[in-house]
Amino acid sequence: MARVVGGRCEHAFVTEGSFLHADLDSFYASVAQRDDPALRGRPVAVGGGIVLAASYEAKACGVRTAMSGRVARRLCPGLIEVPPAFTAYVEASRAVFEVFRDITPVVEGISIDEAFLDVGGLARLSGAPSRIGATLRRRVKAEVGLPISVGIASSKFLAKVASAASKPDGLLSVPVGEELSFLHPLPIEALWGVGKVTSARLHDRGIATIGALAALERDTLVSIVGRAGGQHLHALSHGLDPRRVETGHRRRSVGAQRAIGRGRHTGEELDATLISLVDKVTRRMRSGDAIGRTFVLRLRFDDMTRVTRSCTIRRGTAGTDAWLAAGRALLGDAMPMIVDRGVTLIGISITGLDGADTEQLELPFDPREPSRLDGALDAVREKFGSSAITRGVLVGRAEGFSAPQLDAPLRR
DNA sequence: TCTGGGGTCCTAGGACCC
DNA sequence: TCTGGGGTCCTAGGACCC
Repeated sequence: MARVVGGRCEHAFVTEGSFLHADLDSFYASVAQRDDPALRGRPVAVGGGIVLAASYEAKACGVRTAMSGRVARRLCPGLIEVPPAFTAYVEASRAVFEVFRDITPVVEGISIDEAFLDVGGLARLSGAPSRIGATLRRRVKAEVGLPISVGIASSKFLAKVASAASKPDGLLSVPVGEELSFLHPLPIEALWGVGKVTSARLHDRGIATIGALAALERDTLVSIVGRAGGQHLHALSHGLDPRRVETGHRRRSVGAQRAIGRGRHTGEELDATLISLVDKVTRRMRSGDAIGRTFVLRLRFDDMTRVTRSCTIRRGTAGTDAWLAAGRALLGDAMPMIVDRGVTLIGISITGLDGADTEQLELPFDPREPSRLDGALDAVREKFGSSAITRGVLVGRAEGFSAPQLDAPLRR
């Protein structure tokens, strides 16, 4: 099933990109088929009320992710529905990432089922990128029992497009120099960042392919989709994507939500839901050694409209009580809306995440007496090591002093 | 048909400070 | 008394992704 653009990648004179994008095929459904032979070759949908993942047999009848179960059953009469098994997914993902990291340490996980690998510099050790990709696919199949698609190109974005184009269970390498002839015939929806709204806006102007989009002036594109989006799409459509494969990402927010159905909900029910959400999220923060500064309450109403309400505190925390108090205050303020419009979903997220150690030490110094900073700095070094010095600024700011006052002495 | 749960990033306006 | 311009932070909403 492996395919190579132009069929020439095995030739030494064709240069390959060093970015590899690996993406497990229909991940949840594949795990279900792996673990239950009776499901193999049959249309399978994983999910409860809605489809979380569909096997290729189910996709063939039009079943798609996020579709309601009722619609899926109508489209695919022989559909077998199985409940999700998250423990098995986490375990399978861990095993697959182990294979990735055995191939190269430069792995950037994007989600539970996909990652970027930088395989540049491995030529002498492991061969050309497409050969490394073939090895990766073979190993994931043999060691974890799952099909995985691989795209190889000279940038992250193109590697991702290539892996999508190779599905199912394929490998596609876009040779250096052939990027635009590969990219330009594709529909604009293949661009990262073109969803429903942007797609409709562009189609309104007769733009359907990436080539047509690339022919637009950048300013024209900016006027259609906004500044950041326009610049981003303009660059991608010309094959420009300078991002590197980054290891060691830090999460920016952590959240949880719960759909609570239509109909009346008492204040006690809403409060109980809030408590369990706050408990779940703050637990995860503490186990990840993180603290946060901003609480966001999300509500969805009977008519599917949504609002968010947020508040920010001065000192980060992962404490259940503090965040529960914040959540209750926001929920209280929103009660008139809830009564009026009927709430169907409550979600929370805590953002502004930082490492927990930033809240651990209070420095008893007065910026009007800079000489006393030395003792404070020694205390910081002793507790966290010298690399923590710049974070002392945050503590100073939390105490109400402006950052520049503390910035200079702390950097000395 | 009736819509889950977990995230990221961008925009715009207002408050506040210098 | 009336006024400019720049920067940061916070809030709210929205698009998008898996």
